Amino acid sequence: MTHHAQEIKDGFSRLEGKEVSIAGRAMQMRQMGGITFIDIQDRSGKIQALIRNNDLDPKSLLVLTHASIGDNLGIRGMVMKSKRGEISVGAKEITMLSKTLRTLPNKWHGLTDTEARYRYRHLDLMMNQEVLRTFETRSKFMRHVRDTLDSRGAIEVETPILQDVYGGAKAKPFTTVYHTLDDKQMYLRISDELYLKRLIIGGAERVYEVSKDFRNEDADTTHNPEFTQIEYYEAYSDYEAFMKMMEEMLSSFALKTFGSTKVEYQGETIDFTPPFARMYWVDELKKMLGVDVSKMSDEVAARINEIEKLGLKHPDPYHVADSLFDKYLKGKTLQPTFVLDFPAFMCPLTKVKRGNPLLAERFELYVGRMEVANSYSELTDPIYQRKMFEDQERERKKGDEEAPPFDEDFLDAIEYGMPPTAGIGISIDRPVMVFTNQTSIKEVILFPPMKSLPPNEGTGDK
RNA sequence: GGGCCCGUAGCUCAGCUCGGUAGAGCAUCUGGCUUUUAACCAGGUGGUCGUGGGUUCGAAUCCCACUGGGCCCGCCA
Repeated sequence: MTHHAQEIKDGFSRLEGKEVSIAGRAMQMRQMGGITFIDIQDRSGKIQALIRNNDLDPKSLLVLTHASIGDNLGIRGMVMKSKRGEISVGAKEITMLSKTLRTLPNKWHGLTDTEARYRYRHLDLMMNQEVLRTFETRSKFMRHVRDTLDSRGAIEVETPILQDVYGGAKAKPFTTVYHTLDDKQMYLRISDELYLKRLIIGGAERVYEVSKDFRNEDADTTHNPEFTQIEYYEAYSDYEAFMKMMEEMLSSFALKTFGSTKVEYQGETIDFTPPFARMYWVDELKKMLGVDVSKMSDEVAARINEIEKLGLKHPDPYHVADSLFDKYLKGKTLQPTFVLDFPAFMCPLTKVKRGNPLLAERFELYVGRMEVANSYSELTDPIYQRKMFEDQERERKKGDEEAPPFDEDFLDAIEYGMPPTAGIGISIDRPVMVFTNQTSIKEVILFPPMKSLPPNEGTGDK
């Protein structure tokens, strides 16, 4: 194979009359006796092969008579135009590269059934090439985030996915059993935070990990139980530095990939031109509702749950504050927005704000009304950290099954002294949704989880 | 967990209201056609109608349960 379809189309003036060989899947075939037109699709797109029986050697002729839509074919021939002006490869030789045993979906309507598209992603990719483009963009975005972090001198590391104590976020974990370790109960990580911080304590200074994390909760259009984020920790830095980093990272990606810092998303324009908006949400809520969520008692929180009809199972200050944000402010975050300065009690791993100990130095970046990054100046004080773990443990005993467990090993590590550090978790799935104009996270995950089908219900084409 | 919608040929769909032998287009196979663009013309093959139960002389169609999917809500960094 010497050329992709798109290269031949783009370089036609240069390639006309030259011999090329292409390879790909036959997507359409128009046979008119002594001449056949086959649309060959490779990963770049489609190009027409123009095949005159008279031009073929006997072996190629045999291949042609047995060819059908769905076969992988190799075509060698001259770049030319058909009478109707379509750029084509005038075949001299045809090779059967692989024969399909099944029939492809309808050439006109394609494969549109959402379930079938996710279950049989190979068919989806064949029939809907824009899906391939979506995942190319995903790949570019991950590459871009890595490049950004590499350019800051960070090293990429890998930490355990199977953990015996999980932490770093609030979520229900998946559990599993390690048989050769006395059937010990293990957890799939919900975040890599506590391991990466150990590396900072050890002196690594700048580390990141591309991390699949697992949270045992329902899927919806913005949540998948298995999702990807990149966590990055930088010593001698703070959350202000990371706001600048995110502005630069996202705007340069949009510019590089789409030629503009403005991106169309679902009929609206999202503008990544720095600086991004800043929303001091505790202040906003105070102005709007007269409530200071940074100092709510349990009683006040419970009363607000009633008055605001939040309907929370655990109407504690954490969940009430979170819910008020969702109800009143989340809708205003279409444009890239730093939502910042959280109540300190919501942030058990975060340093308190300089000048206001009720608040924490933390921001969440929202784009398209979705949280796409979460960052803070890390809590480095082992004594305060121990107290926060104790608080979490109390919440846990009160019935909040998402409150993370006490982690004595981590406390032991941080007691050696941790430099001031900024940390961030950059969601991959959600920004990719924005950059590929998708409204469901399943469109940016190649194999979203599906319930199992009863036996014998494949694409069985008998 | 709650609500609404959906599941018929490999794919895209009609048939269901009002029960009476399972349909179309594409794909596939056979024949014709040497510049087509969803090529065209003629003929053929292809179905546990998501699964199970009920009503009925008779169920793709009516009823119940289950199952899988989508959307919305709840939960969810």
